[in-house]
Amino acid sequence: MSMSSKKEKFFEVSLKLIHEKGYKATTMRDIAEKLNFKVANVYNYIDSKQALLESYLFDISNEFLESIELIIDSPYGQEEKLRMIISVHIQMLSKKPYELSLLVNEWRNLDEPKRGELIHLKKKYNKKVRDIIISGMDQGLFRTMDPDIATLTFLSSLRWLYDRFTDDSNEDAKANRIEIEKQLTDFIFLGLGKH
Amino acid sequence: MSMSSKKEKFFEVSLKLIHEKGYKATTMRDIAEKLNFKVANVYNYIDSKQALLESYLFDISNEFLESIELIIDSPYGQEEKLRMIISVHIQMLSKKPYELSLLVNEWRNLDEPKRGELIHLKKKYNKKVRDIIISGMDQGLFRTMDPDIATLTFLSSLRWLYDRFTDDSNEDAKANRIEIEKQLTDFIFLGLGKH
DNA sequence: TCGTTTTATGAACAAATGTTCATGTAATAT
DNA sequence: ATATTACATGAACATTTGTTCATAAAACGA
Repeated sequence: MSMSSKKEKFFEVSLKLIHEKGYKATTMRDIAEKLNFKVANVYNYIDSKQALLESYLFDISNEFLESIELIIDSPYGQEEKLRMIISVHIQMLSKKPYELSLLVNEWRNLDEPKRGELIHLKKKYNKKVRDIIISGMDQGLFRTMDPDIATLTFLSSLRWLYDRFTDDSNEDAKANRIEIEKQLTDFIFLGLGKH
Repeated sequence: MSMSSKKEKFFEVSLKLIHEKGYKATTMRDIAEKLNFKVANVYNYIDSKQALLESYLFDISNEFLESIELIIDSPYGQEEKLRMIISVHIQMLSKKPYELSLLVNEWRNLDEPKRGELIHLKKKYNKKVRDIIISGMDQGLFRTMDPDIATLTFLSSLRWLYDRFTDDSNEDAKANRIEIEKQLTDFIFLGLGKH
């Protein structure tokens, strides 16, 4: 317990630092200082700076992939599946906002070959969303439009949210989760227009 | 002409490098190497690395602000204004995709006080978009919903596009500008759903 | 042609950074 | 109480990086 909570603290503090300063701008000395010990000790917690970034990014990526596979294998319709994807995003954002932020902003800082691997995971995820959208269009559930644009706009419209959940001053975000989810879902399915 | 084209080349190469490697990861030596000269010579083109980033970010930010002010002062309705904002974004993306990419990804690397100034400009822009949306809701032109979520989702849905326009392999993006604009506009006003 | 501006270089710098290592202390388990 | 594991430190390192400076070609306008 004491051991695990020290390691947990380490990963938590590092994560927030990287989120707020960026990976390259965060030094091992920054991390040590925030934890009130000296640089050398950082290496009792993690092998290297690169390994630290990797662990955050691949953990969260795999979580996303696992959850979308569950959704795909579910018996629901395509619209319901998209709604579930939105829902999962919001849940993730409320549970792991900083990891999400890194996934959006810091994947470029991975060295090869890990960078390539992560890009592969991202594409895999996108493709799964795309399949659902195409399927929904074919079944006449969604408006017919360019599926790539639909997919990327759909995903992009979820991408500002980590701002809300990483902002400590915005404590109501987690409370408003349900409301945010509803608003976002309506935006995506109904659009801004009145009809 | 020869002089200006050398300076232009310098800014163009630096911009692309920073876009592709990130600001922190791009060294003055990287830039020099790409231009086939040595580091010291970089300082005949720009005062500092920080000044380089500043020039890109503030130029493009001010362009955005100027254009939205023109739109706001125009005699068109709120829906038409939003359409014009989308249109301006696409135009910018096709003309200055790399600058846009920096504005999205690298503003965090500005030192204070420039960082604060840029955040201020961003907020100013967001607020103007928000005003249009609120106004449109009040006039019954748009669906009634949380204006902050509407604004941020609206802007976020435009934010993936620089991928398309910075990707050299995707040469048709510039050709398809009109089509992309239509698809995006429909997504934003009509949503994914069929009605 | 001469003077000025533009473009370029080599050398050097101080500071910052990721990492290693030998060693020490605190905590825990047996 | 002792052996083992977890946590911590100081010192040192090789590189990398932004920047400066004195100086030299090259290009150009007069």
